[in-house]
Amino acid sequence: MRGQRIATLDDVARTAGVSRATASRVITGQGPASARARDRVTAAVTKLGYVPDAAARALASRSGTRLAIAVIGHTAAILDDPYVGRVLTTAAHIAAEREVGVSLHWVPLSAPAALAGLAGSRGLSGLVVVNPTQPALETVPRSLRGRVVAIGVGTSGVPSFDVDNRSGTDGVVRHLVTTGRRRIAMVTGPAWLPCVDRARDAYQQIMNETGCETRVVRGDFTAARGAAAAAEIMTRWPDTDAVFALSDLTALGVLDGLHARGVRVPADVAVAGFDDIAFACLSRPALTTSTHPVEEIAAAAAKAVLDRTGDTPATFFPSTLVVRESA
Amino acid sequence: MRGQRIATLDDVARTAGVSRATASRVITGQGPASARARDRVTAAVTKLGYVPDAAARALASRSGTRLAIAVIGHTAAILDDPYVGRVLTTAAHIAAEREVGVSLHWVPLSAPAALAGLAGSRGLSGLVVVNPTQPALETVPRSLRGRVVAIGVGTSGVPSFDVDNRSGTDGVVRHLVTTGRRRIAMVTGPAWLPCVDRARDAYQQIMNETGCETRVVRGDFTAARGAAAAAEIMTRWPDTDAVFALSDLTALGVLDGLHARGVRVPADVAVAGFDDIAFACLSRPALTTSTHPVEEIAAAAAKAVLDRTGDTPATFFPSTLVVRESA
DNA sequence: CTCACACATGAGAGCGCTTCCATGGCAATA
DNA sequence: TATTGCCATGGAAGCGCTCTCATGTGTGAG
Repeated sequence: MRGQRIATLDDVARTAGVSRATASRVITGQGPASARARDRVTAAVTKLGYVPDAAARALASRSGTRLAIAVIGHTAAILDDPYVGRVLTTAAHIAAEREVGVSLHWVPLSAPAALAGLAGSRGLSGLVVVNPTQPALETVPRSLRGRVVAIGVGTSGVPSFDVDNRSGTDGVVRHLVTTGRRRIAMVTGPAWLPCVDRARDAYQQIMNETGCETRVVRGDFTAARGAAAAAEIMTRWPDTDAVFALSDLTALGVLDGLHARGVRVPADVAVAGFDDIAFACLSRPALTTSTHPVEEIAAAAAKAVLDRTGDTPATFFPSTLVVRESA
Repeated sequence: MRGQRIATLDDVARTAGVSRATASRVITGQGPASARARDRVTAAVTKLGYVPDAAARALASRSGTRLAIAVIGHTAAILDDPYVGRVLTTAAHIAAEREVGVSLHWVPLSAPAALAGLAGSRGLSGLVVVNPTQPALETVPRSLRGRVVAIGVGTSGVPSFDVDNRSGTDGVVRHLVTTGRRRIAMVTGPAWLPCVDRARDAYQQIMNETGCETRVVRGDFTAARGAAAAAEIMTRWPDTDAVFALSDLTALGVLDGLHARGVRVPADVAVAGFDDIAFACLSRPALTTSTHPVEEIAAAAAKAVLDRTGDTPATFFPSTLVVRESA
């Protein structure tokens, strides 16, 4: 600010010698305006450096101007995940078509009420919640739920879109079994994410079917945890011949941890991830994983909330196995 | 919406049987209120599912409630860059200390005026521009510049914070020279980024000093371009013995492209990157690069804009060499 | 020359909220 | 009992904008 007053529409109107209504008409391009008025107003705008205030505009026009993406998580580091970038990128395109902007917000697990604050903003034309939790969603009053959709399943009350974790896990683990692995360990994800349970169930079911022991280690979707998990697994179950991590980032960490212990991949131990992030094909060995139609999911979510498409309780998208070198 | 009207402060006040002023006092916690009023208002809030509208609040209180990060780029894919995630994460923490939220926005190179729209929003308590360009910055009227800082150098008009690209490049390239490389190629970044020129200058200067030929290929900071650049370089200058990429993502792509051609790294060709992203130490061979104090930079920028710290034209942060396996 | 009909314009209400200010009520003091 | 002072409260004025509606101006047809 520096003492500088920000120019308002009033200032523009006064400078141009027209009414506020006329100035507004010229600036928004809505409604009639004479050439003379148009000239005077645009001149005043550039002279004063006028920029309309989005908040006031949204307030007055009773219509949002932004699509918000809220990522729920226990640490802001969640935003480092390339997954979020892909969601945001896609949403930005969908939103741009409808002439609205996008914004990204982080809602700490410890302050779920922030979500309600977002949902209640009239400046928003919609809210997409990534990795929703039931407590967070429940801070949002029912009357506002119509403005919200979720990416990630396991919560009720709003339409949700997610990859089919169950069949995705199934595909990866069966691939490991098919290629002769039997002592398969799994590195899961954060306990508070419902999709993690679904994936672990799928893994356990296959292990039961094939009469194999389950070896589950809790992960948190980070690479660092993956390296630690690798060490933990090889210590507890030295004969492990495959590791499935529910996140590529973690799988990459596992690769690193295994490498550090002199374990060869895939000769000694096969490693598979989940997500197919960009780096998956860049690692050495290239990571076998399951690819997610993140862009499709994000597009569906963005469209659903922007167009207020009826109530679709939960939509699942297929995840497909990508076999590379690590398994 | 679904026909549901969103509850307003008026509704709350009416339900609680108090005036709007009292309701506001209770909800914000500012100003006196009797226990009875407090109870009635909070009851009404939960009953109606009332959530204050941030936009209206910002408008009325004449104070922002959000720190916005705007990333300039030719494609929204810029947001995929882990760099942005780190900036956002750091900013989120700084902002949280001051009880403001953060939001991330993408400003296309083709629509620079979007930046002015952000700068003019009264709902914001500050704006951090990542990868600023002069045209974009110039859409922001002078009176609004006090609310803006930049991460990335080469533009004037607002305080800027950046890594010292020049000395960073210097460190990496000299390391290549020291380890006996002489036919060093460089993969640069997008032409519109001023910092790219600075880095290229530093590279060229060293090449001149050591009497080496310069081999420059244009990059765009993506991995895909890195792979293509590797092919291009090895075709045009088959005797190349080192490649320096001005982005780790690109360097990883170079690694991939080289691997595809059967070139051994670092035996045949050394590869060095720039940024030290998380994956740099996960690649095989692990990437030699230059680490950036991104968190420090982002924190400085966020603090500067939030606290309106005087005019610091341009602040540079040191980038330091990290030697791993690839060079 | 008069009438009707566009078109351009301004006054003003209102979006949901905060905040200043004046008022009313009460307990403590004289 | 009369007075002081404070706390709780409501009225009302805005914040910057959009948009409806009534008014004014100019054109062409009759």
